[in-house]
Amino acid sequence: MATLSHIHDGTAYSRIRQMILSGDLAMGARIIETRIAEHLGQSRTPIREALRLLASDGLVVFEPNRGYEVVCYTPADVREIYSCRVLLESEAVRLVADRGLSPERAASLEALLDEADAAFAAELAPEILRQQFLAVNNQFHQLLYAGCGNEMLLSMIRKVTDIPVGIRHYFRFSDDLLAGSHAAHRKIFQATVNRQPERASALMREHIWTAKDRMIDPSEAGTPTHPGDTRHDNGGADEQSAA
Amino acid sequence: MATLSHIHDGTAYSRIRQMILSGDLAMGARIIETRIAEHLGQSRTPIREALRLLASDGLVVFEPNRGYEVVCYTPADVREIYSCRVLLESEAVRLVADRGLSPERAASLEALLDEADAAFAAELAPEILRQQFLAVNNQFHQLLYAGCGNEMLLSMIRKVTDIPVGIRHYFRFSDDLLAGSHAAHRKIFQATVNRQPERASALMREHIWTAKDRMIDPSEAGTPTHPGDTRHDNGGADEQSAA
DNA sequence: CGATCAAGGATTGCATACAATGTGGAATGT
DNA sequence: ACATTCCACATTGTATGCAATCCTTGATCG
Repeated sequence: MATLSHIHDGTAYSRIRQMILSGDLAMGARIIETRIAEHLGQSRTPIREALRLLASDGLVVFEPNRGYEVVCYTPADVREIYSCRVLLESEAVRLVADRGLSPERAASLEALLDEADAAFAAELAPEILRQQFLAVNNQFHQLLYAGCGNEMLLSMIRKVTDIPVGIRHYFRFSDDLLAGSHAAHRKIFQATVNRQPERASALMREHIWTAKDRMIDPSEAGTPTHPGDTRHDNGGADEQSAA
Repeated sequence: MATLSHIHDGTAYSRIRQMILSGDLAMGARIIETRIAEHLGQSRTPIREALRLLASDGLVVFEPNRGYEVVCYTPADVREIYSCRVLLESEAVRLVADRGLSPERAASLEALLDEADAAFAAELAPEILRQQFLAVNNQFHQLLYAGCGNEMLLSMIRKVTDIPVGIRHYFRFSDDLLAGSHAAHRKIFQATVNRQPERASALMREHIWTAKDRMIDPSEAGTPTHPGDTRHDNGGADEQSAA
Protein backbone atom coordinates (compact mmCIF):
# COMPACT_ATOMS: atom_id res chain seq x y z
CA MET A 1 0.00 0.00 0.00
CA ALA A 2 2.88 2.34 0.64
CA THR A 3 3.73 4.25 -2.49
CA LEU A 4 7.37 4.39 -3.40
CA SER A 5 7.31 8.08 -4.18
CA HIS A 6 9.23 9.09 -1.09
CA ILE A 7 12.12 6.68 -1.55
CA HIS A 8 15.43 8.17 -2.54
CA ASP A 9 17.41 5.26 -3.92
CA GLY A 10 19.50 5.17 -7.04
CA THR A 11 16.79 4.05 -9.40
CA ALA A 12 16.14 5.92 -12.61
CA TYR A 13 12.75 6.86 -11.23
CA SER A 14 14.03 8.60 -8.14
CA ARG A 15 16.90 10.24 -10.00
CA ILE A 16 14.68 11.76 -12.67
CA ARG A 17 12.14 12.66 -10.03
CA GLN A 18 14.78 14.52 -8.09
CA MET A 19 15.90 16.33 -11.23
CA ILE A 20 12.35 17.57 -11.72
CA LEU A 21 11.69 18.54 -8.11
CA SER A 22 15.00 20.38 -7.84
CA GLY A 23 14.41 22.28 -11.03
CA ASP A 24 17.37 20.62 -12.74
CA LEU A 25 14.80 19.80 -15.38
CA ALA A 26 12.82 23.00 -15.72
CA MET A 27 9.05 23.08 -15.80
CA GLY A 28 7.85 22.63 -19.35
CA ALA A 29 11.13 21.10 -20.52
CA ARG A 30 10.83 18.36 -23.11
CA ILE A 31 12.13 14.97 -22.00
CA ILE A 32 13.62 12.65 -24.62
CA GLU A 33 14.03 9.05 -23.56
CA THR A 34 17.36 8.49 -25.30
CA ARG A 35 18.76 11.74 -23.94
CA ILE A 36 17.92 10.81 -20.35
CA ALA A 37 19.02 7.23 -20.93
CA GLU A 38 22.52 8.14 -21.95
CA HIS A 39 22.68 10.80 -19.26
CA LEU A 40 21.97 8.16 -16.64
CA GLY A 41 24.01 5.49 -18.37
CA GLN A 42 21.12 3.10 -18.85
CA SER A 43 19.06 1.82 -21.71
CA ARG A 44 15.70 3.22 -22.65
CA THR A 45 13.70 0.43 -21.04
CA PRO A 46 14.06 1.40 -17.37
CA ILE A 47 13.84 5.08 -18.30
CA ARG A 48 10.54 4.49 -20.05
CA GLU A 49 9.14 2.77 -16.98
CA ALA A 50 10.34 5.60 -14.78
CA LEU A 51 8.73 8.20 -17.02
CA ARG A 52 5.44 6.36 -17.03
CA LEU A 53 5.53 6.37 -13.25
CA LEU A 54 6.34 10.05 -13.14
CA ALA A 55 3.43 10.70 -15.47
CA SER A 56 1.21 8.84 -13.04
CA ASP A 57 2.60 11.03 -10.25
CA GLY A 58 1.69 14.06 -12.30
CA LEU A 59 5.27 15.30 -12.50
CA VAL A 60 5.52 14.86 -16.26
CA VAL A 61 2.82 15.04 -18.86
CA PHE A 62 2.71 12.36 -21.48
CA GLU A 63 1.25 12.43 -24.96
CA PRO A 64 1.17 9.11 -26.82
CA ASN A 65 3.60 8.95 -29.69
CA ARG A 66 4.75 12.43 -28.76
CA GLY A 67 6.70 11.97 -25.56
CA TYR A 68 7.06 13.60 -22.22
CA GLU A 69 7.65 17.00 -20.78
CA VAL A 70 8.01 18.26 -17.26
CA VAL A 71 4.67 19.41 -15.92
CA CYS A 72 4.15 23.14 -16.14
CA TYR A 73 1.57 24.15 -13.60
CA THR A 74 -0.66 27.09 -14.28
CA PRO A 75 -1.44 29.40 -11.38
CA ALA A 76 -4.89 27.80 -11.35
CA ASP A 77 -3.29 24.37 -10.93
CA VAL A 78 -1.25 25.60 -8.02
CA ARG A 79 -4.34 27.02 -6.39
CA GLU A 80 -6.00 23.63 -6.77
CA ILE A 81 -3.01 22.01 -5.17
CA TYR A 82 -3.08 24.40 -2.26
CA SER A 83 -6.80 23.84 -1.75
CA CYS A 84 -6.01 20.14 -1.43
CA ARG A 85 -3.13 20.87 0.90
CA VAL A 86 -5.45 22.79 3.20
CA LEU A 87 -7.82 19.86 3.29
CA LEU A 88 -5.28 17.07 3.68
CA GLU A 89 -2.73 18.61 5.96
CA SER A 90 -5.21 20.11 8.39
CA GLU A 91 -6.69 16.64 8.72
CA ALA A 92 -3.28 15.03 9.16
CA VAL A 93 -2.21 17.37 11.92
CA ARG A 94 -5.56 16.90 13.59
CA LEU A 95 -4.98 13.17 13.66
CA VAL A 96 -1.47 13.62 15.00
CA ALA A 97 -2.60 15.99 17.74
CA ASP A 98 -5.34 13.55 18.62
CA ARG A 99 -3.04 10.54 18.82
CA GLY A 100 -0.18 12.45 20.40
CA LEU A 101 3.34 12.99 19.16
CA SER A 102 5.98 10.50 20.15
CA PRO A 103 8.70 12.10 22.30
CA GLU A 104 11.36 11.40 19.67
CA ARG A 105 9.38 13.02 16.92
CA ALA A 106 8.56 15.99 19.09
CA ALA A 107 12.26 16.41 19.78
CA SER A 108 13.11 16.17 16.08
CA LEU A 109 10.50 18.75 15.22
CA GLU A 110 11.72 21.11 17.91
CA ALA A 111 15.26 20.70 16.58
CA LEU A 112 13.98 21.64 13.15
CA LEU A 113 12.30 24.74 14.53
CA ASP A 114 15.48 25.72 16.35
CA GLU A 115 17.38 25.23 13.14
CA ALA A 116 15.09 27.70 11.44
CA ASP A 117 15.57 30.14 14.31
CA ALA A 118 19.30 29.88 13.83
CA ALA A 119 18.94 30.53 10.11
CA PHE A 120 17.00 33.71 10.83
CA ALA A 121 19.52 34.84 13.41
CA ALA A 122 22.44 34.24 11.07
CA GLU A 123 21.57 37.22 8.87
CA LEU A 124 22.06 35.26 5.67
CA ALA A 125 21.59 36.67 2.22
CA PRO A 126 17.85 36.77 1.46
CA GLU A 127 18.07 34.15 -1.26
CA ILE A 128 20.11 31.77 0.87
CA LEU A 129 17.81 32.25 3.85
CA ARG A 130 14.77 31.59 1.70
CA GLN A 131 16.25 28.44 0.27
CA GLN A 132 17.33 27.14 3.66
CA PHE A 133 14.01 27.94 5.24
CA LEU A 134 12.04 26.23 2.50
CA ALA A 135 14.08 23.07 2.99
CA VAL A 136 13.45 23.07 6.75
CA ASN A 137 9.83 23.95 6.07
CA ASN A 138 9.30 20.85 3.96
CA GLN A 139 10.99 18.62 6.50
CA PHE A 140 8.82 20.05 9.25
CA HIS A 141 5.60 19.31 7.44
CA GLN A 142 6.64 15.79 6.44
CA LEU A 143 7.86 14.87 9.90
CA LEU A 144 4.84 16.38 11.59
CA TYR A 145 2.38 14.21 9.66
CA ALA A 146 4.46 11.05 9.76
CA GLY A 147 2.66 9.66 12.78
CA CYS A 148 -0.89 10.41 11.68
CA GLY A 149 -1.61 6.70 11.28
CA ASN A 150 -3.13 6.90 7.81
CA GLU A 151 -0.74 5.84 5.06
CA MET A 152 -3.19 6.67 2.30
CA LEU A 153 -3.52 10.20 3.61
CA LEU A 154 0.27 10.49 3.78
CA SER A 155 0.68 9.36 0.20
CA MET A 156 -1.83 11.94 -0.96
CA ILE A 157 -0.05 14.65 1.00
CA ARG A 158 3.19 13.69 -0.69
CA LYS A 159 1.47 14.04 -4.03
CA VAL A 160 0.49 17.66 -3.38
CA THR A 161 3.72 18.47 -1.57
CA ASP A 162 6.39 17.04 -3.82
CA ILE A 163 6.15 19.43 -6.73
CA PRO A 164 8.85 21.27 -8.68
CA VAL A 165 10.57 24.10 -6.82
CA GLY A 166 9.87 26.23 -9.86
CA ILE A 167 6.38 26.95 -8.55
CA ARG A 168 7.90 29.22 -5.97
CA HIS A 169 8.08 31.79 -8.75
CA TYR A 170 4.31 31.91 -8.52
CA PHE A 171 4.57 33.33 -5.02
CA ARG A 172 5.57 36.75 -3.82
CA PHE A 173 8.03 36.38 -1.01
CA SER A 174 8.99 38.88 1.61
CA ASP A 175 11.06 38.76 4.77
CA ASP A 176 8.06 38.98 7.05
CA LEU A 177 6.37 36.17 5.14
CA LEU A 178 9.12 33.74 6.05
CA ALA A 179 9.13 34.89 9.64
CA GLY A 180 5.36 34.63 9.80
CA SER A 181 5.47 31.14 8.39
CA HIS A 182 8.01 30.14 10.96
CA ALA A 183 5.89 31.58 13.76
CA ALA A 184 2.92 29.61 12.45
CA HIS A 185 4.99 26.44 12.60
CA ARG A 186 5.78 27.10 16.24
CA LYS A 187 2.13 27.60 17.08
CA ILE A 188 1.08 24.50 15.17
CA PHE A 189 3.74 22.48 16.89
CA GLN A 190 2.69 23.78 20.28
CA ALA A 191 -0.97 22.98 19.71
CA THR A 192 0.02 19.51 18.58
CA VAL A 193 2.15 18.66 21.62
CA ASN A 194 -0.61 20.13 23.79
CA ARG A 195 -3.05 17.66 22.24
CA GLN A 196 -5.37 20.29 20.82
CA PRO A 197 -6.51 18.69 17.55
CA GLU A 198 -9.00 21.29 16.41
CA ARG A 199 -6.69 24.14 17.24
CA ALA A 200 -3.73 22.58 15.45
CA SER A 201 -5.97 21.85 12.49
CA ALA A 202 -7.30 25.40 12.31
CA LEU A 203 -3.80 26.83 12.58
CA MET A 204 -2.65 24.60 9.77
CA ARG A 205 -5.52 25.65 7.54
CA GLU A 206 -4.73 29.28 8.14
CA HIS A 207 -1.02 28.63 7.59
CA ILE A 208 -1.56 27.14 4.15
CA TRP A 209 -4.24 29.64 3.21
CA THR A 210 -1.80 32.40 4.02
CA ALA A 211 0.74 30.85 1.69
CA LYS A 212 -1.92 30.55 -1.00
CA ASP A 213 -2.81 34.20 -0.58
CA ARG A 214 0.72 35.12 -1.56
CA MET A 215 0.22 33.75 -5.02
CA ILE A 216 0.64 36.11 -7.92
CA ASP A 217 -2.24 36.84 -10.28
CA PRO A 218 -5.08 36.44 -7.83
CA SER A 219 -7.39 37.46 -10.66
CA GLU A 220 -6.32 35.70 -13.83
CA ALA A 221 -6.27 32.08 -15.05
CA GLY A 222 -9.94 31.37 -14.50
CA THR A 223 -10.34 30.55 -10.85
CA PRO A 224 -9.67 33.56 -8.62
CA THR A 225 -9.96 31.60 -5.43
CA HIS A 226 -11.79 28.39 -4.98
CA PRO A 227 -15.39 28.89 -3.98
CA GLY A 228 -16.08 27.89 -0.44
CA ASP A 229 -12.55 28.41 0.73
CA THR A 230 -13.80 31.28 2.75
CA ARG A 231 -16.29 29.25 4.70
CA HIS A 232 -14.25 29.26 7.88
CA ASP A 233 -14.02 33.01 7.72
CA ASN A 234 -17.74 33.49 7.97
CA GLY A 235 -18.43 30.34 9.92
CA GLY A 236 -20.86 29.14 7.31
CA ALA A 237 -23.36 31.74 8.48
CA ASP A 238 -24.75 32.25 5.01
CA GLU A 239 -25.72 28.63 4.77
CA GLN A 240 -28.80 28.09 2.65
CA SER A 241 -28.66 31.67 1.48
CA ALA A 242 -28.86 30.54 -2.13
CA ALA A 243 -31.46 27.84 -1.62
CA MET B 1 -2.41 17.25 -14.84
CA ALA B 2 -5.31 14.94 -15.46
CA THR B 3 -4.44 11.42 -14.49
CA LEU B 4 -5.34 8.73 -16.97
CA SER B 5 -6.74 6.40 -14.39
CA HIS B 6 -10.32 6.85 -15.47
CA ILE B 7 -9.74 6.17 -19.16
CA HIS B 8 -11.15 2.93 -20.52
CA ASP B 9 -9.29 2.39 -23.75
CA GLY B 10 -7.79 -0.83 -25.02
CA THR B 11 -4.35 -0.37 -23.51
CA ALA B 12 -2.80 -3.10 -21.45
CA TYR B 13 -2.98 -0.75 -18.48
CA SER B 14 -6.73 -0.23 -18.59
CA ARG B 15 -7.42 -3.85 -19.40
CA ILE B 16 -5.43 -5.20 -16.46
CA ARG B 17 -6.85 -2.46 -14.29
CA GLN B 18 -10.36 -3.51 -15.17
CA MET B 19 -9.52 -7.14 -14.44
CA ILE B 20 -8.44 -6.13 -10.95
CA LEU B 21 -11.35 -3.81 -10.20
CA SER B 22 -13.89 -6.33 -11.42
CA GLY B 23 -12.37 -9.12 -9.38
CA ASP B 24 -11.39 -11.07 -12.47
CA LEU B 25 -7.98 -11.04 -10.88
CA ALA B 26 -8.73 -11.76 -7.23
CA MET B 27 -7.20 -9.79 -4.40
CA GLY B 28 -3.88 -11.32 -3.44
CA ALA B 29 -3.50 -13.16 -6.76
CA ARG B 30 0.01 -13.40 -8.08
CA ILE B 31 0.58 -11.68 -11.43
CA ILE B 32 3.21 -13.10 -13.80
CA GLU B 33 4.29 -10.86 -16.63
CA THR B 34 4.56 -13.59 -19.23
CA ARG B 35 1.21 -15.04 -18.23
CA ILE B 36 -0.58 -11.70 -18.65
CA ALA B 37 1.40 -10.94 -21.79
CA GLU B 38 0.25 -14.01 -23.64
CA HIS B 39 -3.25 -13.59 -22.25
CA LEU B 40 -3.41 -10.12 -23.80
CA GLY B 41 -1.45 -11.13 -26.91
CA GLN B 42 1.37 -8.68 -26.32
CA SER B 43 4.98 -8.85 -25.35
CA ARG B 44 6.23 -8.34 -21.83
CA THR B 45 7.40 -4.76 -22.39
CA PRO B 46 4.05 -2.96 -22.42
CA ILE B 47 2.75 -5.26 -19.71
CA ARG B 48 5.68 -4.35 -17.48
CA GLU B 49 4.95 -0.68 -17.91
CA ALA B 50 1.28 -1.22 -17.18
CA LEU B 51 2.07 -3.15 -14.02
CA ARG B 52 4.44 -0.45 -12.81
CA LEU B 53 1.65 2.05 -13.30
CA LEU B 54 -0.81 -0.10 -11.44
CA ALA B 55 1.68 -0.40 -8.61
CA SER B 56 1.83 3.37 -8.50
CA ASP B 57 -1.96 3.41 -8.36
CA GLY B 58 -1.80 1.04 -5.43
CA LEU B 59 -3.78 -1.66 -7.20
CA VAL B 60 -0.90 -4.13 -7.28
CA VAL B 61 1.97 -4.49 -4.88
CA PHE B 62 5.40 -4.86 -6.32
CA GLU B 63 8.48 -6.43 -4.79
CA PRO B 64 11.72 -6.00 -6.76
CA ASN B 65 12.95 -9.21 -8.32
CA ARG B 66 9.87 -10.89 -6.94
CA GLY B 67 7.03 -9.66 -9.03
CA TYR B 68 3.53 -8.39 -8.58
CA GLU B 69 0.36 -9.41 -6.91
CA VAL B 70 -3.06 -7.85 -6.71
CA VAL B 71 -3.32 -5.68 -3.63
CA CYS B 72 -5.00 -7.38 -0.72
CA TYR B 73 -6.37 -4.75 1.58
CA THR B 74 -6.57 -5.45 5.26
CA PRO B 75 -9.65 -4.21 7.11
CA ALA B 76 -7.39 -1.51 8.55
CA ASP B 77 -6.46 -0.41 5.02
CA VAL B 78 -10.10 -0.16 4.06
CA ARG B 79 -10.80 1.92 7.13
CA GLU B 80 -8.00 4.27 6.08
CA ILE B 81 -9.51 4.52 2.64
CA TYR B 82 -12.92 5.31 4.03
CA SER B 83 -11.47 7.97 6.32
CA CYS B 84 -10.00 9.58 3.23
CA ARG B 85 -13.27 9.22 1.37
CA VAL B 86 -15.06 11.08 4.14
CA LEU B 87 -12.57 13.89 3.88
CA LEU B 88 -12.35 14.16 0.11
CA GLU B 89 -15.91 13.52 -0.94
CA SER B 90 -17.49 15.78 1.66
CA GLU B 91 -15.25 18.54 0.36
CA ALA B 92 -16.05 17.76 -3.26
CA VAL B 93 -19.79 17.87 -2.73
CA ARG B 94 -19.41 21.06 -0.76
CA LEU B 95 -17.66 22.66 -3.71
CA VAL B 96 -20.31 21.41 -6.11
CA ALA B 97 -23.14 22.69 -3.95
CA ASP B 98 -21.35 26.00 -3.66
CA ARG B 99 -20.79 26.36 -7.39
CA GLY B 100 -24.14 24.91 -8.34
CA LEU B 101 -24.95 21.88 -10.45
CA SER B 102 -25.36 22.33 -14.16
CA PRO B 103 -28.91 21.49 -15.30
CA GLU B 104 -27.69 18.62 -17.47
CA ARG B 105 -25.76 17.03 -14.64
CA ALA B 106 -28.65 17.47 -12.27
CA ALA B 107 -30.87 15.70 -14.78
CA SER B 108 -28.37 12.86 -15.18
CA LEU B 109 -28.10 12.44 -11.44
CA GLU B 110 -31.84 12.40 -11.01
CA ALA B 111 -32.10 9.78 -13.75
CA LEU B 112 -29.57 7.71 -11.86
CA LEU B 113 -31.60 8.01 -8.67
CA ASP B 114 -34.75 7.01 -10.49
CA GLU B 115 -32.92 4.05 -11.92
CA ALA B 116 -32.08 2.93 -8.40
CA ASP B 117 -35.72 3.38 -7.40
CA ALA B 118 -36.73 1.15 -10.27
CA ALA B 119 -34.23 -1.48 -9.18
CA PHE B 120 -35.70 -1.52 -5.69
CA ALA B 121 -39.24 -1.71 -7.02
CA ALA B 122 -38.36 -4.59 -9.35
CA GLU B 123 -38.04 -7.09 -6.48
CA LEU B 124 -34.85 -8.54 -7.84
CA ALA B 125 -32.87 -11.29 -6.19
CA PRO B 126 -30.87 -9.78 -3.32
CA GLU B 127 -27.52 -10.44 -4.97
CA ILE B 128 -28.62 -8.94 -8.28
CA LEU B 129 -30.13 -5.94 -6.57
CA ARG B 130 -26.97 -5.38 -4.57
CA GLN B 131 -24.79 -5.58 -7.66
CA GLN B 132 -27.00 -3.25 -9.65
CA PHE B 133 -27.26 -0.76 -6.84
CA LEU B 134 -23.52 -0.67 -6.28
CA ALA B 135 -22.98 0.11 -9.94
CA VAL B 136 -25.46 2.98 -9.86
CA ASN B 137 -23.97 4.06 -6.54
CA ASN B 138 -20.53 4.48 -8.04
CA GLN B 139 -21.86 6.37 -11.03
CA PHE B 140 -23.78 8.70 -8.75
CA HIS B 141 -20.74 9.61 -6.71
CA GLN B 142 -18.50 10.13 -9.74
CA LEU B 143 -21.02 12.23 -11.59
CA LEU B 144 -21.87 14.28 -8.54
CA TYR B 145 -18.28 15.40 -8.01
CA ALA B 146 -17.45 15.90 -11.67
CA GLY B 147 -18.17 19.60 -11.59
CA CYS B 148 -16.34 20.43 -8.39
CA GLY B 149 -13.73 22.40 -10.31
CA ASN B 150 -10.68 20.81 -8.73
CA GLU B 151 -9.05 18.17 -10.92
CA MET B 152 -6.49 17.25 -8.28
CA LEU B 153 -9.25 16.56 -5.80
CA LEU B 154 -11.05 14.45 -8.39
CA SER B 155 -7.99 12.37 -9.09
CA MET B 156 -7.55 11.68 -5.40
CA ILE B 157 -11.18 10.69 -5.09
CA ARG B 158 -10.73 8.25 -7.95
CA LYS B 159 -7.77 6.77 -6.12
CA VAL B 160 -9.83 5.95 -3.03
CA THR B 161 -12.91 4.99 -5.03
CA ASP B 162 -11.54 2.74 -7.73
CA ILE B 163 -10.65 -0.28 -5.66
CA PRO B 164 -11.31 -3.99 -6.20
CA VAL B 165 -14.90 -5.06 -5.75
CA GLY B 166 -13.57 -7.79 -3.49
CA ILE B 167 -13.53 -5.39 -0.59
CA ARG B 168 -17.26 -5.60 -0.44
CA HIS B 169 -16.71 -8.83 1.45
CA TYR B 170 -15.42 -6.69 4.28
CA PHE B 171 -18.87 -5.19 4.70
CA ARG B 172 -22.03 -6.63 6.16
CA PHE B 173 -24.87 -5.90 3.83
CA SER B 174 -28.54 -5.91 4.55
CA ASP B 175 -31.63 -4.83 2.67
CA ASP B 176 -32.20 -1.79 4.81
CA LEU B 177 -28.59 -0.75 4.32
CA LEU B 178 -29.04 -0.42 0.59
CA ALA B 179 -32.32 1.41 1.01
CA GLY B 180 -30.75 3.72 3.56
CA SER B 181 -27.85 4.43 1.27
CA HIS B 182 -30.23 5.27 -1.52
CA ALA B 183 -32.20 7.60 0.73
CA ALA B 184 -28.96 9.33 1.70
CA HIS B 185 -28.18 9.87 -1.97
CA ARG B 186 -31.52 11.56 -2.44
CA LYS B 187 -30.92 13.88 0.48
CA ILE B 188 -27.40 14.70 -0.65
CA PHE B 189 -28.64 15.43 -4.14
CA GLN B 190 -31.42 17.61 -2.81
CA ALA B 191 -29.08 19.65 -0.62
CA THR B 192 -26.75 20.06 -3.57
CA VAL B 193 -29.36 21.36 -5.99
CA ASN B 194 -30.64 23.59 -3.18
CA ARG B 195 -27.16 25.13 -2.92
CA GLN B 196 -26.62 24.14 0.69
CA PRO B 197 -22.89 23.35 0.75
CA GLU B 198 -22.45 22.64 4.45
CA ARG B 199 -25.57 20.54 4.58
CA ALA B 200 -24.60 18.48 1.55
CA SER B 201 -21.12 18.07 2.99
CA ALA B 202 -22.41 16.91 6.37
CA LEU B 203 -24.79 14.47 4.73
CA MET B 204 -21.98 13.06 2.66
CA ARG B 205 -19.77 12.62 5.70
CA GLU B 206 -22.52 10.78 7.50
CA HIS B 207 -23.26 8.70 4.40
CA ILE B 208 -19.70 7.43 4.14
CA TRP B 209 -19.30 7.00 7.86
CA THR B 210 -22.39 4.85 7.85
CA ALA B 211 -20.87 2.65 5.21
CA LYS B 212 -17.65 2.45 7.20
CA ASP B 213 -19.60 1.41 10.27
CA ARG B 214 -20.82 -1.64 8.40
CA MET B 215 -17.33 -3.01 8.17
CA ILE B 216 -16.69 -6.38 9.71
CA ASP B 217 -14.22 -6.78 12.56
CA PRO B 218 -14.57 -3.36 14.10
CA SER B 219 -12.16 -4.52 16.77
CA GLU B 220 -9.31 -6.44 15.12
CA ALA B 221 -6.44 -5.49 12.78
CA GLY B 222 -4.92 -2.79 14.96
CA THR B 223 -6.97 0.29 14.30
CA PRO B 224 -10.48 -0.04 15.69
CA THR B 225 -11.63 3.23 14.27
CA HIS B 226 -9.47 6.14 13.35
CA PRO B 227 -9.04 8.58 16.21
CA GLY B 228 -10.84 11.82 15.68
CA ASP B 229 -13.43 10.38 13.36
CA THR B 230 -15.95 10.94 16.08
CA ARG B 231 -15.33 14.64 16.31
CA HIS B 232 -18.47 15.63 14.51
CA ASP B 233 -20.49 13.46 16.81
CA ASN B 234 -19.46 15.38 19.87
CA GLY B 235 -18.96 18.66 18.09
CA GLY B 236 -15.39 18.83 19.29
CA ALA B 237 -16.62 19.66 22.77
CA ASP B 238 -13.81 17.76 24.45
CA GLU B 239 -11.25 19.93 22.75
CA GLN B 240 -8.16 20.36 24.86
CA SER B 241 -9.32 17.68 27.24
CA ALA B 242 -6.01 15.87 26.91
CA ALA B 243 -3.80 18.94 26.97
C1' DC C 1 14.41 -37.80 11.18
C1' DG C 2 15.53 -33.11 10.57
C1' DA C 3 18.30 -29.49 8.84
C1' DT C 4 21.27 -27.53 5.47
C1' DC C 5 23.01 -26.79 1.03
C1' DA C 6 23.08 -27.13 -3.96
C1' DA C 7 21.21 -27.29 -8.41
C1' DG C 8 17.54 -26.47 -11.46
C1' DG C 9 13.65 -23.91 -12.98
C1' DA C 10 10.90 -19.90 -13.01
C1' DT C 11 10.65 -15.03 -13.13
C1' DT C 12 12.14 -10.45 -13.31
C1' DG C 13 15.78 -6.74 -15.01
C1' DC C 14 17.92 -4.74 -18.80
C1' DA C 15 19.69 -3.93 -23.39
C1' DT C 16 19.26 -3.97 -28.21
C1' DA C 17 16.94 -4.19 -32.61
C1' DC C 18 13.36 -3.05 -35.45
C1' DA C 19 8.64 -1.20 -36.55
C1' DA C 20 5.37 2.61 -36.34
C1' DT C 21 4.37 7.25 -35.88
C1' DG C 22 4.82 12.00 -36.03
C1' DT C 23 7.40 16.27 -37.38
C1' DG C 24 9.93 19.52 -40.03
C1' DG C 25 11.83 21.02 -44.15
C1' DA C 26 12.72 21.06 -48.86
C1' DA C 27 11.11 20.86 -53.36
C1' DT C 28 7.53 21.62 -56.62
C1' DG C 29 3.49 23.39 -58.66
C1' DT C 30 0.19 27.15 -59.00
C1' DA D 1 5.28 34.47 -53.29
C1' DC D 2 2.46 31.12 -51.17
C1' DA D 3 0.52 26.79 -50.43
C1' DT D 4 1.00 21.85 -50.73
C1' DT D 5 3.00 17.44 -51.00
C1' DC D 6 6.44 14.23 -50.09
C1' DC D 7 10.60 12.54 -48.14
C1' DA D 8 13.93 12.11 -44.42
C1' DC D 9 14.86 12.37 -39.66
C1' DA D 10 13.81 12.16 -34.90
C1' DT D 11 11.27 9.87 -31.41
C1' DT D 12 8.32 6.64 -29.39
C1' DG D 13 6.16 1.63 -29.37
C1' DT D 14 7.04 -3.20 -29.25
C1' DA D 15 9.37 -7.56 -29.44
C1' DT D 16 13.04 -10.58 -28.32
C1' DG D 17 17.19 -12.29 -26.20
C1' DC D 18 20.13 -12.83 -22.44
C1' DA D 19 21.76 -11.83 -17.66
C1' DA D 20 20.60 -11.63 -12.77
C1' DT D 21 17.91 -12.96 -9.05
C1' DC D 22 14.87 -15.67 -6.35
C1' DC D 23 12.32 -19.74 -5.07
C1' DT D 24 11.74 -24.67 -4.96
C1' DT D 25 12.98 -29.17 -4.62
C1' DG D 26 15.77 -32.89 -3.82
C1' DA D 27 19.87 -34.86 -2.00
C1' DT D 28 23.27 -35.27 1.50
C1' DC D 29 25.06 -34.96 5.98
C1' DG D 30 24.71 -34.59 10.96
